[in-house]
Amino acid sequence: MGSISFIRQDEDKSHVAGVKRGPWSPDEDQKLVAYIRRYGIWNWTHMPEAARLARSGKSCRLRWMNYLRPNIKHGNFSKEEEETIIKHHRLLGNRWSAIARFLPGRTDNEIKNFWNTRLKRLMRSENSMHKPTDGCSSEAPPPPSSTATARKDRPGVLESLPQEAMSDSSASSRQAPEFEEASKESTSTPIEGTDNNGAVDLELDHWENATLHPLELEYAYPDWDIDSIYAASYGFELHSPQPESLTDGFLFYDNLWQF
DNA sequence: AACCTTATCAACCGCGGTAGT
DNA sequence: GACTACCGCGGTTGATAAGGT
Repeated sequence: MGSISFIRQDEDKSHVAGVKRGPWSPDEDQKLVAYIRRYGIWNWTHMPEAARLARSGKSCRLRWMNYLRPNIKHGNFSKEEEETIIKHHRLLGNRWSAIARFLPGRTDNEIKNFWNTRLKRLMRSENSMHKPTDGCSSEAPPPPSSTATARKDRPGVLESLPQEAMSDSSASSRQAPEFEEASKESTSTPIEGTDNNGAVDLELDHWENATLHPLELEYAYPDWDIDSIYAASYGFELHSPQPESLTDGFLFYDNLWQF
């Protein structure tokens, strides 16, 4: 691919000489914002060069997504936001980008930091207050997902969760700006369908199409596992019994999978 | 005031998923 | 089907601010 194929495009080029790392200067911010305002997001890899920024595409993307993007909320989390994070973390685990969709203006990174620095500690102290002193485990069980591990190793399970909460659309950013709007409009988001793996394909902005919001079900039926909750919210029936292979080796899912 | 510890958060890193060829 | 390019995600790191001694 032309002159830049010398380095694998996939690789993080931050190790390459001439690529700046570390905190962004106001000047760099301004350059990035000005460029995106003018040309939109078309390709993070090539954008830094076009915008005359000595940064990797990854770095630019991160800066834009977590800081420069319009409508980003900074500052303290409100009580409501805090509760939302806790609620959704119970259901979704460490899937920060999915949780972030329930908190407009907040980034996954910010939520993750907030959780790791404050909420986690808060939950731990609350747990230790309520925990019987049996002296067994000193740690609360990990949240019901270890992100990639969960997704990778529980095929078909997490895929049955609403896909909007699972993935972000990267398509628009792969296209030249002039195609972005058109593609957004043309992307019909099926409420139900299957992907190549046969997993249920649901889109996030169809929460409103669910019969009941998963959180409502979760509160109504605290003993239900996560799949039942999401399936029921869409009126699906779970194909049970669940395959054994799905539970093998994933201790922190075990309690969730008890019927 | 100086030093140490802890908390916070922006940024980096590596990996997996997906689309295109 | 294999390979490449790209994007996005979650875990981790590092700088620094804040608080404590």
